[in-house]
Amino acid sequence: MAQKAAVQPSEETLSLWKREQARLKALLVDRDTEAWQRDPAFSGLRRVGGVDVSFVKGDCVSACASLVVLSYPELEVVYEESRMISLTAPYISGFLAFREVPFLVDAVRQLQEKEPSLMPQVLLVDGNGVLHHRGFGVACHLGILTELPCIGVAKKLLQVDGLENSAAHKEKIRLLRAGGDVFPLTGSSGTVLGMALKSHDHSTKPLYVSVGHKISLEAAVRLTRCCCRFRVPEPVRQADIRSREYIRRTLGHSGPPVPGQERSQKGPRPKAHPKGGSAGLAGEGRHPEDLSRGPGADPEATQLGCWEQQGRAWQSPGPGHHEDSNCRPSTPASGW
DNA sequence: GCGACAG
DNA sequence: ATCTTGTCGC
Repeated sequence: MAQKAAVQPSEETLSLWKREQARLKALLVDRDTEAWQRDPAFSGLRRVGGVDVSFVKGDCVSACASLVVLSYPELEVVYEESRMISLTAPYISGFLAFREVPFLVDAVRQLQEKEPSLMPQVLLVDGNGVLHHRGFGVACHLGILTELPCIGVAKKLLQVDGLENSAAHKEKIRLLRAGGDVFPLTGSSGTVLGMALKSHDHSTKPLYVSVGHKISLEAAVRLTRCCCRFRVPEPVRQADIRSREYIRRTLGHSGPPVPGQERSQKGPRPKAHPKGGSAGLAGEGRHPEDLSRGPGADPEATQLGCWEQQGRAWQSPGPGHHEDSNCRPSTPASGW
């Protein structure tokens, strides 16, 4: 088995990746392109997609990629596609897309072939958009390759362009009052790269929302907020839940025969905080739906293992598409 | 050597 | 990302 994912890319590869990001970044559209994005109630929006990749514990190549589509505004899952994959690139901060995006593009392509009528009108991506080292995170990358509006939703602040998880930053978080409250993430360059969003009244940690593609930051934040039943927006949360469950059901038994399955108490464990912010509990009744998908066998077990070979667009991102330029979002909440 | 490090 | 148990709260 090609366990390429463990190998660190050479400097040459990283250079190529950077050039690829720069090339695709030129095609990025960071404003609203769809009518529903401008509507206060998102009228016209019916399907919101979410993607995520979950990993197998002791394995650095096996993972499960999921794409879900939820109805809007009901937020009910109307489509799910989960599939085992073999990762070929390692995780490197700033290059997440080269690890996950090829599989997510595959999932979108499969949906297009199987149920084109369920194609989402926007995708929420687990990770950043323009809030990125070179302004081109995984949400931008996926947006460009699929031509779909995308929103980056990260759970931790990526410290770039002067942004840091400093005491001052934590203080701003502390000042967020109710769900929907936000504050801008302004890089030292003066550009607003994204917004920290308190997605739920009782969530302590904010979400870091940024533009992926074909949507304005204002609409991205507003929609993310509208998709939150819990801290993490439903589309991403469902993709996460289902990808993990797929792994558990697929190889949960013959799983990782890794050593050290001994239970031991190592390291400090936080005692229960009397006033902790537990905003992610989900009693959530999951239906024992038939996830009878194909076997775990991967069609192309013959991974050529060449990173450079991935990332090809499956649709030629041609020019065109412009709506209007007079964007006048009627200042929503505090912060802008 | 030290700190950072989306997922 | 993943492991890990209980606990507090609606």
